[in-house]
Parts: sequence; structure tokens; C-alpha cells
Amino acid sequence: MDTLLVQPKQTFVNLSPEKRESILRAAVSEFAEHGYQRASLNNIVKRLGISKGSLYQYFDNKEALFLHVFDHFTQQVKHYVKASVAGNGRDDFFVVARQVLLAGIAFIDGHPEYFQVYLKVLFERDVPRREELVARVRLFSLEYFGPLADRAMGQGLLRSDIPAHKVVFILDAMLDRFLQGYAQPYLDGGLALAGMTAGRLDDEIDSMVAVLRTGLQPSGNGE
Amino acid sequence: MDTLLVQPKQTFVNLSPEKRESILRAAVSEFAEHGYQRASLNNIVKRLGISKGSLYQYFDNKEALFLHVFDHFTQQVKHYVKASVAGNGRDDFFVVARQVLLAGIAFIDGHPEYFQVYLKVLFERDVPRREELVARVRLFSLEYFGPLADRAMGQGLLRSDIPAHKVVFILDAMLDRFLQGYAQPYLDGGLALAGMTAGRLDDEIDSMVAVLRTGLQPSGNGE
DNA sequence: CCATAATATGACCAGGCGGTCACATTATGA
DNA sequence: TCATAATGTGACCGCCTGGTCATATTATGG
Repeated sequence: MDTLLVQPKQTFVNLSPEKRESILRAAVSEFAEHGYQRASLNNIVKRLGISKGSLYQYFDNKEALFLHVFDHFTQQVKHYVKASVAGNGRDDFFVVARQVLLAGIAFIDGHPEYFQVYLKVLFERDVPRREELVARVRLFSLEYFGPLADRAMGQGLLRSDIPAHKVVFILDAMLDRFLQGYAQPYLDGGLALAGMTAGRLDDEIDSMVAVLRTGLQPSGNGE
Repeated sequence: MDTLLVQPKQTFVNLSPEKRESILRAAVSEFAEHGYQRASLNNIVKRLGISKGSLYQYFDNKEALFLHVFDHFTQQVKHYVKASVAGNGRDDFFVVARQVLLAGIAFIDGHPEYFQVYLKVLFERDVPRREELVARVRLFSLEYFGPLADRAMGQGLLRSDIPAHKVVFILDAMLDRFLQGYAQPYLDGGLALAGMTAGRLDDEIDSMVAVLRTGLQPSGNGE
């Protein structure tokens, strides 16, 4: 999640920030709607009212444009998560989990189309450098929760009959799946997460974290 | 999950079972690899060594072929789940959850490509009758666990501070996400579920169910 | 003002798509 | 045997794709 995946051409860098942003928006929107392979450069230039030749002055090809989009996505994710846990380094394990979940929701609310791009990448083949892209996002989550779980385990805050890495998997799976449900109505299990008010959403999150807490804490400490 | 989504043409029904199956296999494989929109009928007929005209004698169009594939998928899912819980109607709530999870794993092992088709449908737009297709599978799960959770709740086997429908969501989310991780290496959270021996898989499942059990049971009954 | 460099343009290309249809082949049954 | 029905075939159609490139337009700076 460090270096950039791709460099746009100098011509793109020379553009005004407004124009760069409008191009980025159009590209994100198209990739979000159709995934990588079915996204159409013709559609993108049509929306923007520019010629196809111009787009190819900004990016070498479809892949470079897509990677540029994904670069912005990972940067945004980083910002949201870091902001959500800023200054709470010594918080309870499950409080942090709750904050990361809220950061995920805030991100989806702020950038619903970026999240769709990510989901499409997860389940589409023939996406350029797919493994690398997915790893950048998923490793961010795992490397974040891993040490946190290790520390909590060392402090006796997690049940000792389940290894820390399994705890991380379960935590990551629940959070990830909750966000999937929030972004994809079909996956919300009838909970109608999508159209939910912030207050009711908080309730759902509380329930989930409460279950994780009770389920993952050493016996006797539950609730 | 009851009536068929589509009827193949009579010409297809008249085919020998072997030929019908080989056509179905080729179609499943193509849809699993590319999703609906990017799947190519030209590829399918090329693999089969038949002419495109023949395929159009069997099915009205691409959509009908795809719906036929999905019909078989839902039937298979039904069989697997029903077989896994046969005669265990009065079992413990979490024992049933475990059985359903094992049924899901058995299904993916037996029909990995069918499961890929399903995952693609979940995250692809412009899939014909997508909502209906997804609902058929997901309602099957929710309608199955719903009454089970209600009964367990009535018997005081579930913590009373979380409504039954949230319990169902959490259960469904965990099982669903576990299967996603089993089918998609990127989502297994470093657990390497995919290449796992049956015994180690059982361990992972046990851990997960144990957490759910402890987290969802009334306090004091943990473990 | 003008030469040069930078940028914008869209017709065009080869290739793939879902779908059609006139025709060839095979099966049927009187 | 032979007319009829059923099935198989692949060239072809219009459309769309990512990508190219000769040409037109605009910006730059001496």
C-alpha cells in the first residue's frame, strides 16, 4: 500500500485539478458500474465530452487508467481508517474494531463508487494485477488487526483456546461482510442496512460487536 | 426457489442426457470464468465442437442458457443443504449451523464452478433477473435459519438482548463469508482455507462456531 | 509575428460479440 | 423409397471494443 501502481502521463499531470478530478470521477463511475473488463473507454470520453485521443494522451491504455483509479481508492481507504483510530492507540480491542467498522461505513457513504470498484475486483477475473490490488487492501486490514490481536491475547483479553490469527480472520470476516451488506442490498440478510438511519445502524454495529466481544473474550468476562 | 426460471426448447430436451450434460458443463464453466456479460457463446460452442446455430436450437438466447444454468445451481444447493441436515431437525441451533457450513463446503468442493457463477451474479450488474436469482438463494438461507432462531430464542438458548433476526444476520454473514473465503483465496484472511486438509478445515469451523455459540448464547452458558 | 512544441480530435482498424437464416444433413414413418 | 419433419451448420449482420494516427488546434516564447 506504499508506492503508486502507475504513473499517469505528464499531459495528465499538466491538466487543471478540476479537469483531472472530472476525468477521475468519470472513470471511477464507469469501472464501478461495469468492472474492469466491461468498462468502456468510449463511454468515459462520451460522458466527459472529450475525444478518445485525448484520453490516450493522459493514460497509456485502459489498464493505466484503471490502476490510477485504484491508487486513489487505496489512498482514500488509508485516510479514512487512520483518521478513525487517530489517538486511540491504547483502546480496547473491540472498541477499535467498532471504529474501523464505522470508518468503513463512512468511506462507503463518502465514496460508494470506489467501494463498488473494489468489490468488482474481488470477484472478477482478468483484472490487471488483481492479486496485487487485492493484497494492498486486505493486507492493510490484516496487518492492522494482527498486532492488535497479538497484544490483546498477551494481555489475556482474548480466549486462549483460539489462536490470534483465527481471531483476526473472524473479526475481519465479520467486518468485511457487514460492509458488503451495507453496500449490496442483496447481502444484508433482510436487515435493510442500506437505507438505515445512523442511529439504527449504530444499533446493528453494537449488536455485532457485542457478539464478537462475548464470543472472543475469555469465558467469565462476557458482557 | 420453486418453479423453474426458464424452459429450454424441446430440441434440447430431446438430446441425450450425456449431450445435455456436456452442454451444461461448458456453459457453467464459461459463466463461472467470465460472469454473465463477458461470457461468450462463441467460446461455448467452440469448446463443445458444435455450431452456434445448434446452440440457438436448444436455447432462445444467452439469457435462457444462463437461467438454465442457474436453475441447476439452485437445485443442487437445495439437495446439499437438505441432505446435510436430514433427520437432525431437533438438533442444537449451532450444530445445525455447523452442518449447513459443512454442506456449503461440500457443495463448493463438488461444484466449484457453480459457486463462482453465484459469486459473480452477486457483484455484477446487468445480470438478467439478478434480484430474483439472488433472492432465491439468499431467501433459502434466511427462511431456513429464521424459524430455527425463533425457536431457539423461545427456548432461551439465545441471548435475549439481541433480536432473533439480528442473530440470523450474524450467523448468515459468518457462514457466507467463510464460504467466500473458501472459494476465493483473497478473502480467507491468510488462513489458506482453500488448500486445507479436511481435518484442519474442521478445526477452523469449530473455532468459528465456538465463537458464535459463546457470543450468541445467554451469558453464563458459554462454552 | 511566427516557428515550434504541446495538445486535441475523430475517422479508422482489427477483432469479438449476440443473433439470424438459407441451406445441408439426418431421422422418421407411411 | 421417398416426402416430410427435425436438426445441424457457419457465413453473415450490425454493433461495440481498445487502440492508432494523420491532422487540426492551441500555447509558448524568442
